[in-house]
Amino acid sequence: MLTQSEENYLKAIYSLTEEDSEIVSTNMLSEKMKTKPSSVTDMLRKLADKSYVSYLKYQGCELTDKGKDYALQIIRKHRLWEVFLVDKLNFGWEEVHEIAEQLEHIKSSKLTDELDSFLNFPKVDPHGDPIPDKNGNFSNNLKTKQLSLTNINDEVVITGVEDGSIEFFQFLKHCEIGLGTKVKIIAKYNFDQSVLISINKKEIILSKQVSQKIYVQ
Amino acid sequence: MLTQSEENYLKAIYSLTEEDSEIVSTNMLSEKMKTKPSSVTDMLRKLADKSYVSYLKYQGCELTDKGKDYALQIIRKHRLWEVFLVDKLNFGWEEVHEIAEQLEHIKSSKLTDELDSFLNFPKVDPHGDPIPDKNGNFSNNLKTKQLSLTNINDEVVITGVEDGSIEFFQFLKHCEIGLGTKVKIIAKYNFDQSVLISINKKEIILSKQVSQKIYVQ
DNA sequence: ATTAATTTTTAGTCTTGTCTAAAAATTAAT
DNA sequence: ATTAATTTTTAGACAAGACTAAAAATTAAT
Ligand SMILES: [Mn+2]
Ligand SMILES: [Mn+2]
Ligand SMILES: [Mn+2]
Ligand SMILES: [Mn+2]
Repeated sequence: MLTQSEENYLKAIYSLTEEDSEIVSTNMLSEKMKTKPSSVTDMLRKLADKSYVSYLKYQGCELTDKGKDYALQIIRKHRLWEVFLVDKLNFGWEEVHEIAEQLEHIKSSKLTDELDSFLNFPKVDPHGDPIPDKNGNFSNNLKTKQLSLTNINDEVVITGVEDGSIEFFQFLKHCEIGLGTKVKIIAKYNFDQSVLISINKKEIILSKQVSQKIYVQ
Repeated sequence: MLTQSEENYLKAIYSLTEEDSEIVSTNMLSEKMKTKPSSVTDMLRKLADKSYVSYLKYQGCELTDKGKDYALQIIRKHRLWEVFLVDKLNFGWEEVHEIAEQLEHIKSSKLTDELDSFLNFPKVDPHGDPIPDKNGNFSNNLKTKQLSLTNINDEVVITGVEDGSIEFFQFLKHCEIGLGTKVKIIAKYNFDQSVLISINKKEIILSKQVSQKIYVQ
């Protein structure tokens, strides 16, 4: 059994591997974890000792199979709890991440599996992210195409958003953007890479930063 | 916001106050928390600094109003989660305590209140213990009369059991003892203070230790 | 190929929560 | 009222997880 801190590092390494490169550097981790690089070094040595990561001084780290499995179980719990909060306890999708950060560390595989069953084995969380099953397998990520990469006149459905800051979610709410929302791309402005879209017959301009955090299909 | 450890100390002080005396000694706490007395002293100083307990060297400690409120919120969460696990996730009452010990530390009052509402504002947890409301108020404890204090020919209903070890719960399960179970006292044996009772037409002898941990009305 | 900039690691410190061993205070027993 | 036993506190240490500052290794730039 790992500590919460160790679990958070594993999760961070996993998500950096997905977003970026195969191999994760100390600085990348330090930024993600909001700790200093020296703290990361300490932790990596510890996780390497316990064989959750492979780590060579100055060369960065990588999750072992054991580490990846562990990370996926944390992610599974995180996302299941997010579904629980939204579906059963009337939370908005903007409120759940913070609480799931706490709940993901509860240790009981029976709890996780019963929760999964209670929620009818959901495939995605409230932000469109896939939920790994008991064995760490999950269906293909629907969050592959960013809204920023669509073309004029495309008509798309929103399949996911970046799971993060409250301010961003409040903005989305104001724009009436949610999972399943239909959107048409009206125009793209090259000078700042913003896009003009129409939602529910209203037209809105989204900045590049925003359109990169929204996924469509 | 307090740490998990601080919260556990507050809870321990609260329950010792209920079981035993107004004032809680260092040794009592040390035994309850399974830490050494010297660790307790350290923690008491810290909690006193933050004004959750009043504490005088060598004189023991007592929760302040602030400390009592805080403890009741932890207890509220603990018991609500126990109800959730039993009512919604198919857990047995013997399995939930350990997990609730983790869940009680999740920090979100909205979560607690939504959970309360989702569970239809239960008044007691799976062991018959009362659940404090948002403001820390709870209805009178039904766990007042121990089975060991009943008389021959009494017909009583089980309203609670001590919430603790797994082995004890397994024994209860084997005896078909649960909340609401009707029991008749057939005989009492003074030499070892065991009692002979009938449950569902079966007769069982319960030791003194057991009959003191079962509450009836 | 050196030098400069960046990244990463080491060394040492701090806080939290625990421990052991020894000292001090309190309580119980003669 | 002393002495003895018990309880509680102090003093000092340790592990986890963070930090700062300095050293070492790597990478980039001349
Ligand atoms: Mn999240
Ligand atoms: Mn999510
Ligand atoms: Mn319990
Ligand atoms: Mn209980």
